[in-house]
Amino acid sequence: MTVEKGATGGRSGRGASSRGPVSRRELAVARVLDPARERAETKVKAFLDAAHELLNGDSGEEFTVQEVIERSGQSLRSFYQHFDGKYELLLALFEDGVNTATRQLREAIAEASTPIDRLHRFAIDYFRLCQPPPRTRTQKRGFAPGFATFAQQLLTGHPQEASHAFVPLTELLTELLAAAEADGSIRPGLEHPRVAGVILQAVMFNAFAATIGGVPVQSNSGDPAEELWQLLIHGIQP
Amino acid sequence: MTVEKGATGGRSGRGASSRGPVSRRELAVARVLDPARERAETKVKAFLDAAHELLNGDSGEEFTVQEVIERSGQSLRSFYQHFDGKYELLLALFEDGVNTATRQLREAIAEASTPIDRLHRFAIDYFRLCQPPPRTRTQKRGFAPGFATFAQQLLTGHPQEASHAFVPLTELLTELLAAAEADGSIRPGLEHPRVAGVILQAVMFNAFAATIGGVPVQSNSGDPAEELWQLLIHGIQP
DNA sequence: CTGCGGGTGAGAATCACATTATCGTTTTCG
DNA sequence: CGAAAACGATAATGTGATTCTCACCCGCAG
Repeated sequence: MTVEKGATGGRSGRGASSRGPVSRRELAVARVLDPARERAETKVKAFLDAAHELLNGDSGEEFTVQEVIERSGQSLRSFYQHFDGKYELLLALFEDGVNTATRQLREAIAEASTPIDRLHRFAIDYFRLCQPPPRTRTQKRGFAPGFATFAQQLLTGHPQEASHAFVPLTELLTELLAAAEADGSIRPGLEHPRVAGVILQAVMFNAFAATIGGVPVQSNSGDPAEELWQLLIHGIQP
Repeated sequence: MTVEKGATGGRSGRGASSRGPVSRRELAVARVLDPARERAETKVKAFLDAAHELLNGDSGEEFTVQEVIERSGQSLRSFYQHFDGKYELLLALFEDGVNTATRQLREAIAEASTPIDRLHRFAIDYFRLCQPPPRTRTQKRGFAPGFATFAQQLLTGHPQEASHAFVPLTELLTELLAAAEADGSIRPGLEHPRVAGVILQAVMFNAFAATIGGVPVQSNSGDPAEELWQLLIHGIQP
């Protein structure tokens, strides 16, 4: 029962024991626990991978538990052994997505030199990540289309879990905002965490969905991400 | 089959025949059609009312088709006679909500005198409308909690229908933006429809959901609506 | 009057999914 | 080794939405 929650992501490397147990007693415990953990993580990974493939797979939309177990070669029994239900699977998937995205964004912003440039880079790349992959192979594993719905459900229905899942992203963005403020390139006195939330939300849903204001032939100036960014920094005033 | 789509709202008065048929033939047709139409609209209204009550009713969340027909005193058969399915019902409900909201917002902004004030008023009041009613009676019929999810599904899954449903709101806001631009109180050269979409989206989801960036004790400066508005006009730059 | 067709109510039937339960079998661990 | 846990396969249950069946009622053309 406790396994599922703890195993929601196998991300931080496989070496759960790598951070050195302190006593022989703990070592012994670890020796017996680790194989079990490893097995569990393998299975969990199988499920997550299968689900992930299904999400940006053919239909590009939702998936059933059946499909997941078929594609993963595991059994239904096993699935419910590891996850409290479909919801938990989605949550785990989502966490993974957020973590991956955060990592990629950290890389991306490393290329920029000034705080404001890093903010800019963050916004633009985050927008891209949130956009449904343009129908090519080897997609970079951003959020998939199905995630939009889930993210929304999470935000409206479980604010607790939602903000928790977003922590990596908000932390990163909050850092960037703080740096920019210290640098004098953004207005002081903003509540960075809150502003970070607003920005993330705005960018994400703008990328996910076609904007509410119709879907013209995107004829104009072009890059929607850039436009949104301009709006975010300058506001609508002159 | 065509009835449902056309009857999604009984708003524009009941007098469908008031615009005078031209020939006796048409009159005859109307004589037989009108009662039918009237009956249909009555029924549709019954369903919509029931659904609406359920939405901000006790549980405040989702509802089943069963519940709708029980509360409306109609039959399941009849339900599917008038609506293509639950989805259509939700859509109709949503359209109604948008229309009502638009009407209320028009009233609200009438109290402001300058274009920029009207924009401000719009943003603030729209935010309020989108917020789940604070547990009091006589709520003003904004969007209910369940709408958040639906709005999102609509936006991500059916951009077409979504932007159509939002038309009244985007039109209003676009007008306001244009007026403000003409007035010189906002930056020129913005694509108003698109900006309107962004604003609506940002405000709506910020009001609907707790913001991504945690839910602190909202201790700070206070009014979240006002804060968001400040962010929208000034951006994050100094 | 009379029977016919469309709209209707009541409810059973069907479908799609998620979630649980059952039952041998295998693996693991003390 | 023997009990406990995990597993696979598969059937069962439960909840909703959607569809189907049957009988009825009502206006009207013959």
